Amino acid sequence: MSPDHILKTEIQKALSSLFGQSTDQFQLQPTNQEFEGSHTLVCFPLTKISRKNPEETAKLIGDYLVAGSGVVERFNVVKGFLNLVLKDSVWVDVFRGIYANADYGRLPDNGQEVMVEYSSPNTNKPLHLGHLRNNFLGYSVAELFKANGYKVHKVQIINDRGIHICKSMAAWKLFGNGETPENSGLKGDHLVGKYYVIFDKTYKAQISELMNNGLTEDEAGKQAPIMVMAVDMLRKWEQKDEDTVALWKMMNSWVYKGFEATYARMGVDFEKLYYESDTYLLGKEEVLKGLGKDVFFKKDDGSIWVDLTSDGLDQKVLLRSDGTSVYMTQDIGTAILRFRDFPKIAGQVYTVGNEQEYHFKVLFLILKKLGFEWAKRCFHLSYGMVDLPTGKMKSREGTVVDADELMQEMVDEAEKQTRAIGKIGDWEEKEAKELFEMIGLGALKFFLLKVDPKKRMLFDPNESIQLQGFTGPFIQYTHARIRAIVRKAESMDITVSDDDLKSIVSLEPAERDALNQLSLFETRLKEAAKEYSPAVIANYAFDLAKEYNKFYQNIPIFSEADPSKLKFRIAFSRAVADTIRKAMGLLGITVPDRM
RNA sequence: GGUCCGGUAGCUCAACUGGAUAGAGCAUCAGAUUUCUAAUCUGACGGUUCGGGGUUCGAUUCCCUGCCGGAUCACCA
Repeated sequence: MSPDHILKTEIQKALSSLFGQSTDQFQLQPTNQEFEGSHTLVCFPLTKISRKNPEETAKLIGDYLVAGSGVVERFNVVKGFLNLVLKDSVWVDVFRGIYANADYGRLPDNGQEVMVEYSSPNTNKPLHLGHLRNNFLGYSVAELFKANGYKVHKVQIINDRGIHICKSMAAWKLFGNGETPENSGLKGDHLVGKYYVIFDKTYKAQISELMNNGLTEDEAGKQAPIMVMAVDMLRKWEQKDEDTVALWKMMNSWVYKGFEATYARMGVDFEKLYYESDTYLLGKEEVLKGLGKDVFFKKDDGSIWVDLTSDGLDQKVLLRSDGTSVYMTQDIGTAILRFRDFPKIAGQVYTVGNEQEYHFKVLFLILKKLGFEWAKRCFHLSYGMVDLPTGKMKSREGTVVDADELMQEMVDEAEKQTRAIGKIGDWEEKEAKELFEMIGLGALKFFLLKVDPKKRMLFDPNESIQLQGFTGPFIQYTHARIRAIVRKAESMDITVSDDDLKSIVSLEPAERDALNQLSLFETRLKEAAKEYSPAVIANYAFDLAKEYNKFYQNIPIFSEADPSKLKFRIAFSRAVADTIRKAMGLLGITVPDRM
């Protein structure tokens, strides 16, 4: 039972007893630091039922709670704000509940299922910084839903088909000389990406050459030999030409192997992969069905459209005049297929950048028009672009930061800084490597997740590797220090029972603050899922670590003479460490026992 | 041009959906402490919340208007 919950019940009792009517329309918020108390009741809205001014209303409720509720120690009123000080016994009881509950921070199964899509890369180049935000975000939101009692299905759609991969294929055929990941030592996705870049360079050179020969830019773009080749490959692929399909399969398999390694290091996983090459025909069928039901219309050239002007949007093409499908068509098919594969899911979450907001608005609207009632339970988890201090970062421009390289740099930096501090001199090499990995990736993940997903954010490589402040490593370090305390207690054979905790009658202010923070975990957890925002959890973890550090600074645990207090503080430390570990786990971050 | 986001301390971000004197981290300056892991803690400094109107007990938050930045409006994905 959380303190919030207890107080709300008591306040409702007070209201009906004092004013003859109750309401749940009141705000209970954290008390500002400058005032005494942990919870504040905002009394302005209550003047309607109290028919007194805010101060009097607050005082009446305060007096009632002190006299009758048994949970409020004292109170103060500032303007219309009623600041409540809870009895220490309440905090102790709250803590006993948390300590006894191994599942604290994991809400009971609610019987619902949800699907989360994330990552969904193209197969012509390696993952970059933007993908990192996508993957960490998607993974974390999936974990948040799990902790809120949902069964979660993590999936992605792999855009394995289309002109982009044909470009890499064409360049490899022309300039590859049989290069493979095995004989070059290059990671598969990087190898294919290399040829995508070669394509681009060659293409540009050919265009300018053709333009020098008098062609317009448009003509040159279409006639450039390497582009002609790529388009031809796409056509052949759709006709299932044996050689083309074989080349496509080979190069895709290189990419998949490369992606697997990247995902493994990121610590993300998927239950099921959807491939565009398997699903793109399905969308086409559904569009044709919709044409029969008058949802869509056909133009004279044979192309098929949907008219969304009555919904304030434009017309949108769904099948080209040559009968081939576009991006939207495929997404229609994939969505339908997923609800067929997982009929019990309550909804679907698409983790995709905010440049595609219009696309998803249209997609969900079309699905609704096609009569799928689940369309309203599809949600676009939209996130902002990641900028670099030097300028914008976008895959079309040359300034991409490669995901594999960045992760390695973070781990290298973690190693450099950790070795410089010199606490791991006697560690096994293997253990040390694991630690650098935890810190490097923890820093990266925390930095990308601490910002509201909707917002565009700045990734500053220099700042991100700072191991102080609002960072993952700061929290990891706090955890390691707490674990040291717990280890020491274990070596002293100190055990804690519920009776030990029960005997505590008073708390230090620093304990109360940290305990208050600890008790907020499940509230934050619900908020985070509701808002699809791991940032809520990142902030929570940071606040908890900070509060514990204050406690740690002020209270010398092992010089405590009173054995029950000593035990309480050890139990408390253990609970904080556990909660930090759980909260960070929701962000996909592991925390070390020592560092 | 239409639509949708965003604009908060020098910098990076918060502000529980309308609540108190707008908070953290970094940076800067001053201090504590050398332990239960100092990768810590305590202070100080820092604000016309882009400008201007409106709504009410009360606005960073809601409405109108102007300015700035971004995204999007393809028979690309």
